[in-house]
Amino acid sequence: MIDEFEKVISRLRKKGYVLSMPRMVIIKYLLSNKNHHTAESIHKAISKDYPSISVATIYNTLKLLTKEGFLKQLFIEGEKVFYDSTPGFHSHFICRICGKIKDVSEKPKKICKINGDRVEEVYVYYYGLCEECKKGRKN
Amino acid sequence: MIDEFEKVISRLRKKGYVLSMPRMVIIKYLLSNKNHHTAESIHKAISKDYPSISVATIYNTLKLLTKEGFLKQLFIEGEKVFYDSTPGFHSHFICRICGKIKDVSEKPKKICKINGDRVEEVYVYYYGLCEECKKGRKN
DNA sequence: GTTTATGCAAAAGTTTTGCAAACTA
DNA sequence: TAGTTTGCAAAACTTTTGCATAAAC
Repeated sequence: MIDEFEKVISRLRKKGYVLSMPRMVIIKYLLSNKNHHTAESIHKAISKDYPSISVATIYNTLKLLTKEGFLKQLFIEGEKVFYDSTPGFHSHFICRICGKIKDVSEKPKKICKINGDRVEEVYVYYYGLCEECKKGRKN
Repeated sequence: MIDEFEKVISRLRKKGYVLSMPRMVIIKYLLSNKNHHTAESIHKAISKDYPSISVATIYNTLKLLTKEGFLKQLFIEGEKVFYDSTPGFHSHFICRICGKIKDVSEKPKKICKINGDRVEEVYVYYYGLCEECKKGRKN
């Protein structure tokens, strides 16, 4: 089984991207934290070990990884952009109280055309009240 | 058939909101332009007839109308927040080339619970290439 | 007359940009 | 060495906020 990190960097190498240190650090971070991140949360986390990393580099690399299909951007109510590093089609549940984002596994919609328009990607967002908040726990 | 404007203002009145002039103007604008607006596009459009309107008022009123269920916010790739004044459940198709947003009529999903979390709203976004862009037209 | 909303301008917050210096291949 | 990328700081944008003034009830 091919290592995921190898897969990513071989793809980037193939495309001619420089395999710089900041990029490697960010990729490793994302691969070992399959979650929903913001540029800020990534910057904060990586800054602990590598204080010299800049926000601009975070944004540049996230854009690159999104373009190459390794990340997906999530656009969510009242929030900044989230980056999803979990591969494969899935939807998201967002709790309106605590803001938590949960993955929802779901069969990919096989729609490819709507009224003549070609559909390439489908995003489904469920908004509501999560179990924990309903029970009155703080989180 | 009850006039839509009447419906909105009677609801606002009932809730104790002041039926101010700027609010009436914004509501009338939204009712006669059932589309996908941004705060900026609304401000720009209304400013033509009422140059004294302020952005703060636009935002306040949009927030109010969203809270009262007359508008829905759309969170879309690389863009500011859009406000949808078309009532009833529907999804959206967004062209990645021209940015156009098209309504997609669809049966409302009747999901009310996922893994213990209570779902209150579902948003579906289809991203792709619209017919017009595929044909190579500029729009 | 009291309460609530408006308009202005400044602030806040996220993301982008420009450019010299540093790094990669 | 040639070509990218980085880091910094400033800029660009959208949205929010605070407060005196004005409008609505």
